[in-house]
Amino acid sequence: MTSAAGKPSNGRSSMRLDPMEVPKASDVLANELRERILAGEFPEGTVLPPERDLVSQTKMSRTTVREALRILEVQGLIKIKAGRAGGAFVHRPDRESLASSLSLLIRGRQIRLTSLLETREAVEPFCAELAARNRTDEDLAALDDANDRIEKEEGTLADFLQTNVDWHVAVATASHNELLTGFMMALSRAIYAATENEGFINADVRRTAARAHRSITKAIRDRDADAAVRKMRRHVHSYAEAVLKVEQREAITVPNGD
Amino acid sequence: MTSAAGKPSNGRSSMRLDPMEVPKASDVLANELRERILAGEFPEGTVLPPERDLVSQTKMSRTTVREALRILEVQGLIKIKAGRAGGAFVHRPDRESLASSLSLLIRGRQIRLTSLLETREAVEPFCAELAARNRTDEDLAALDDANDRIEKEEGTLADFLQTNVDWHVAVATASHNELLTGFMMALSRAIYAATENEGFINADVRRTAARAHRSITKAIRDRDADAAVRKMRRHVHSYAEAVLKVEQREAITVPNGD
DNA sequence: AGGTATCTTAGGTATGACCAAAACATCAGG
DNA sequence: CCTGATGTTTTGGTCATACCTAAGATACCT
Repeated sequence: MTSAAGKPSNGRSSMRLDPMEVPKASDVLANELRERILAGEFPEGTVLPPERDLVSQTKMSRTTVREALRILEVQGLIKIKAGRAGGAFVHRPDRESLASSLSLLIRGRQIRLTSLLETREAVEPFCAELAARNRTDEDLAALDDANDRIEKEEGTLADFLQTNVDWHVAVATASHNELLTGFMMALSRAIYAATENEGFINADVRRTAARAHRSITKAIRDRDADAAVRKMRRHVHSYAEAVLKVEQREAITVPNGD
Repeated sequence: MTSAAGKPSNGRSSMRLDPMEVPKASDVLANELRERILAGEFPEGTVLPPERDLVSQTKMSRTTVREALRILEVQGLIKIKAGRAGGAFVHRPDRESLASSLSLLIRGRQIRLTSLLETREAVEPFCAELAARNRTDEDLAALDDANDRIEKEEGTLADFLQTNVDWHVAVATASHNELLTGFMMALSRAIYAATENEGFINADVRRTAARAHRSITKAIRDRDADAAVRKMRRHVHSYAEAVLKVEQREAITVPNGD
């Protein structure tokens, strides 16, 4: 392979050029628009020029312009609406896009539930700590609300799981760290989805969870960061262990395939 | 607003229809393909049918098919190559997509460096704990390598930061939890970018970091999970504090415009 | 055999036409 | 004057076709 850079033996110029990137036109446009949006040139809610205007401005074809816009839409930077007052509305990326990206990673990589729970064990106690420090009264109200709802034992499994997620997200929100909140929302949703078909959630589990939530909520209310961390750690850890047990049990059971 | 559901008083049928969603054709296709890919119908590396085939199969226009493919590409599910042996290559989403999505969130929401560091304080000690438990010899080798490189004090700021990131990512990798690793890679990269222009990284900071890394690496080597957590917590916390101090100092200093 | 021109397959871009959604303008009837 | 039905206009969504470009495959010529 030493001849890779050999210069031509004929009379041609031996000028060397690195392999050049020929980006696609739509990517170029998308990058340009993305930078401008992120730079704040278009405040949230404003609309980009109509496609046909972009066409005449950029001298690109409408196909290309549309592809660029589609890219930005997938990335959560704009939302496109049809109709007269429609257009490409600038929209700062929210946790939604992070969550969906995470969801893809999880499904695509077949990440196991135990990994999700492990990750939650890393993130959530810290959330609780910050929440105890930074919570506002509204945060508390959200927590209490979720607590109230979760203690109504009627309700389907889906109801329980949703309320459960609500509470956990409320804790994250109370931390007033947007990034951490984003992680937790994405994680919670994924755990929800992965737990949906697990059979280990009985009335007992629900009661235990409700009790733990109350207790942690109290710590957050009292701004007792230490207690919040400790209790949250125990809560998520015991939950993880419960799941693990079921998984192991099911690993022994012969899977009733379909 | 009570008249919203009023039935027509003329002879027309009063059949009620809920507001219907009219998804875009390209989204429909994209969803379909995404599900199939995630379901494993196309193993990694295989190529989807050529665009023109998809057109004839789906009876959609090429524009639509291409938009759908573009969506999947942005989501990291396929990689499109031009040329004869080209096509849409199936590609399981990796941490890359998560990282870029996170990066958008951070830039778009103007998430501050302190939030990033806070989040790291949540995630990384746990990484260290898992690493101490699950590390293999290759993991150790990677850590040692990063350590060696970071101790060569020559090198630009960028070199230092990159090596720093390498080490932290190596710790995450050693945890053998793909999700956690993904988080840390994304986070590290963001912190790198946000730190690049900060002036507080001097030789002293570098030495301190190198020492801490060595020490934590030893704990991981010895499979001493407790020590790994403790030391990592201290390390990232003190780093965060150092940054905070600089930020506060600079908040007092009059910003030198532009 | 070795290099070069050409073929062929696939994606990338450009046009132009037309469809569909949604706000807005208009006008008839109570 | 209000109401409601009916265009009208703006803007995105889709389609069809043609042509350009990348790049592996192949034949061909020396």
